Amino acid sequence: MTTRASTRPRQEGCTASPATLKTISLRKSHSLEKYFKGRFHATRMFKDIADVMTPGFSGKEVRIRGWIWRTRGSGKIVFPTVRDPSGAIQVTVKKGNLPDPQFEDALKALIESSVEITGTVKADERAPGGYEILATSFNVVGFAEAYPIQKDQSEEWLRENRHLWIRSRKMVAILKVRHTVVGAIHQFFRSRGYYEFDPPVLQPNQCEGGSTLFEVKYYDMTTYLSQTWQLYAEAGTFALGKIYDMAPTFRAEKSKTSRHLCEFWMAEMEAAWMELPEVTEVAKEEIKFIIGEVLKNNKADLEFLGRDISKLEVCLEKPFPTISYTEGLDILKKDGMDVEWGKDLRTLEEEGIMRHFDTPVVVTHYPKDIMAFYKPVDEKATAPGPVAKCFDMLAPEGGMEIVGGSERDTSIAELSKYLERDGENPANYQFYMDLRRYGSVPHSGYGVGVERLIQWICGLDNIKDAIAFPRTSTRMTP
RNA sequence: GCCGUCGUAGCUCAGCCUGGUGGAGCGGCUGACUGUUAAUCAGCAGGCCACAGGUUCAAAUCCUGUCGACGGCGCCA
Repeated sequence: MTTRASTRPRQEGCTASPATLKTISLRKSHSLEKYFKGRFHATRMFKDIADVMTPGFSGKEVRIRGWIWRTRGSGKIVFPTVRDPSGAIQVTVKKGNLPDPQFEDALKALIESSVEITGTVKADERAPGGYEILATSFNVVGFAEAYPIQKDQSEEWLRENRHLWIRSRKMVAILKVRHTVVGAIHQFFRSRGYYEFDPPVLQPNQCEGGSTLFEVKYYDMTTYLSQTWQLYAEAGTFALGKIYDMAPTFRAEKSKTSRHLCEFWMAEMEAAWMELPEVTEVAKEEIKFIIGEVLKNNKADLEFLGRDISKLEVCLEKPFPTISYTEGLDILKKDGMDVEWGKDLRTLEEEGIMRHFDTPVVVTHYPKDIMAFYKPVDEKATAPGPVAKCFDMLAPEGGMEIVGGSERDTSIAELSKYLERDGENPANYQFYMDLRRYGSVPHSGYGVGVERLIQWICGLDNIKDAIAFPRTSTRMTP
């Protein structure tokens, strides 16, 4: 910044010569060095709260910092409970153990005030959590105003105040699980030789007929926010072979359900030379791997969320079954739910099928007529009508669709035919057709709804809690 | 897009059916209290009863419309 200022001193209203400016900037950098050094050591002096709540720290003096989570007190003693990202501990502030102004501050500090505390760790049965810190210093860094989130909270109010609600133990637990899920997806694909391949977010065409897209003003033209990476992934897979990505996805449908977002993260893969049977196995392995990582790293978080962990553990032990759409209808028929062959499975029916399973299930070979244009007909399949080489993965406990994928049609004639069926102009898919002209091979891919997966793993009622700042048809704030 | 539920204090709600000067708990503020666990006790402040019309001597309350939030279905990950 100093360099830039010195090149245009007049504009900055500065009359000093360039030489003077140089001297000033040197002096500044000396004090900066001191400043940086000081802060660096300060950071190392503070302990994580979870770490000091162990027998080894009893009787020792520590420094912690965080936010007041709950507080209560009387005239001469205050009990703020302080949280940091690792945990929460009760602090006991007694008048006389620290300077009076600090005691007054401790008494005055409202919930979510930020604090730095020095004191002795003590195991004490009277303290929630079994440990407390007897404060000898209580420094309020930022006094909080009356916190809007109290014990009585409506869903609407919590969403209105999402920027504050993410500090809650519930949201922190979910966000930690999310961190594991996202990391596991990268780890899964990278360790198996997949390349990360990033598609454009602004895309000129829609890909799955019927879905509503968000329009974006692009200079004096119109473009759309991506609702899938697929068309671009198919191009990428003929360059890199096996690819994956995790990216924001946008759907403008006005869905009002507990499992839809307008902006969500989709983890997708695409692989050349891969056909339907193999791609379904990759999807099963991926979901299994993610569950395993969450169970390894987030048991405490799942327990806090009240999740029945045995329902996840069983998914590691047992193979995920694969059934066809037609077999799915047979299962429903035995339960007295008659679905006409050719109709898509609705939420109710998916739920009905999944009542018979305690692991995720892959459902393949849906009727071609109700499937997207790029899902090829399986000539070898035996079914009452033409079926596509496609699959969904349904989660147990409700039958939510967590994965959707397919083999990709390589025939220009077939693709054109079904684009026209959907009222699309094949001419708008020039580059997609090109991929079929220059050495096409069988290839397949699928997408995982990251928030849906998190919703199921955490056992959340609503998908809006699986992401920090949910975007729906009726909410785009905060 | 269709169907349903709900809008009253900063928050959570009662009051509405059967019209007659707007309530409680929590939180905030003031005071008391040296071991609290959602601390307790006393007091104070805080309201365009979503908005707009209508009926009526009189509307938070009855009627009509609008807006907003939430959920179910459809669509999908």
